[in-house]
Amino acid sequence: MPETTSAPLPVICLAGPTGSGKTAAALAMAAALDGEVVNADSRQVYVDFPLITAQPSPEERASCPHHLYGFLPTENKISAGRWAETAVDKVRDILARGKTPLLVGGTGLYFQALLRGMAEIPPVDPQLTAALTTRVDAQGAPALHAELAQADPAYAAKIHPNDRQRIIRALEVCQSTGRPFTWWHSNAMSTPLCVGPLLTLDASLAWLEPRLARRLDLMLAGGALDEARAAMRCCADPAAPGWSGIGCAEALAHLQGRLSLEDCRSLWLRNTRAYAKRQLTWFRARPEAQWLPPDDPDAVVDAACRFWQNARSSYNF
RNA sequence: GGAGGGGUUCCCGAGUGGCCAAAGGGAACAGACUGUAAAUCUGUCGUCGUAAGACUUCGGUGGUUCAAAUCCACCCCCCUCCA
Repeated sequence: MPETTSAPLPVICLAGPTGSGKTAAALAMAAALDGEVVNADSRQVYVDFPLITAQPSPEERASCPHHLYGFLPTENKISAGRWAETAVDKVRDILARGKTPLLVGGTGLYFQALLRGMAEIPPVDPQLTAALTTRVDAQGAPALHAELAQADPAYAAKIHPNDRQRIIRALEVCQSTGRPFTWWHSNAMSTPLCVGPLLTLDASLAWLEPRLARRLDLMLAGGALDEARAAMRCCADPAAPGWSGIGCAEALAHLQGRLSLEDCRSLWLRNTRAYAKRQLTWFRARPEAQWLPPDDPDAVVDAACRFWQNARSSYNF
């Protein structure tokens, strides 16, 4: 079991809903603090979808070093825990070079994994996961939820009988470790891997809407459909992890003639908006989030500098 | 002009006399979230009210009935086919 005993590394985190201007603000911070950007977005890791997942453009990436963008093949899965381990390695390197690590992305759980740590649960045999998944499909989630109520009553009470994903995870942990899922939560938490502010761009949906529409049109004009077509040649399984990004399925549906371009666009936009809303819900529930205006890179730079100056003296690196 | 089909709550769409403020889905709003998180899942969803409940809805008007989204008449609009 990987044991992280070293002190948490100082970082600056920049979060916010999709389309809120994180990339621009990140570049401003990088310039002001001699920083390097580390991706904290679960979809921007995929090589085959640079445009659809709105990864920073080559020009943007050229202005300072960027890490963990577009490195994973579509058929591969990454987890919050694995991402966090890789990200800390990057952070360590960046600090060693005397640069400022800037974690930028929209995946709330990833920030949590980094800033709060995760339960150190031994890896689960994928066969077990697969078996449980088959059973959920056959018997329905509530049946397995009932089983979970035996194995881990506390956790079962916390989640809904229909929440298949969480039921499977909890059950696989109980079965493979012989301890309740919640036992790990309360007895095996890792220490935080990093410390730093969670700067969060406060973009309302009303503010976001026209921007998301414009961004989507740019993606479409920039070859998003071609990107999906090409991705299909690399990985033809639409159920593969990389295909779960918003826009991927919509683009594919149009390419396969199941959706007109117009319907593809409006569905894509709607799903993007819904996603932004979910992100907002997540970040709103974080007491540590420091909310900043979405269209004001200077404010972000200010907040970042303030933290970083303190960090320099107190962490003494 | 003739024959047929249809107009339902923001949208799609069930509902053919009472159990209907009206199935289901979508959207919207709110929320949960510890290794798939751009995922997974929940609640609300005509109006007023904490609630009990009251009130207003199913193209329009009028009627039948104890009771109508559902039956009848006329009218308006849409679609298909024949001329």
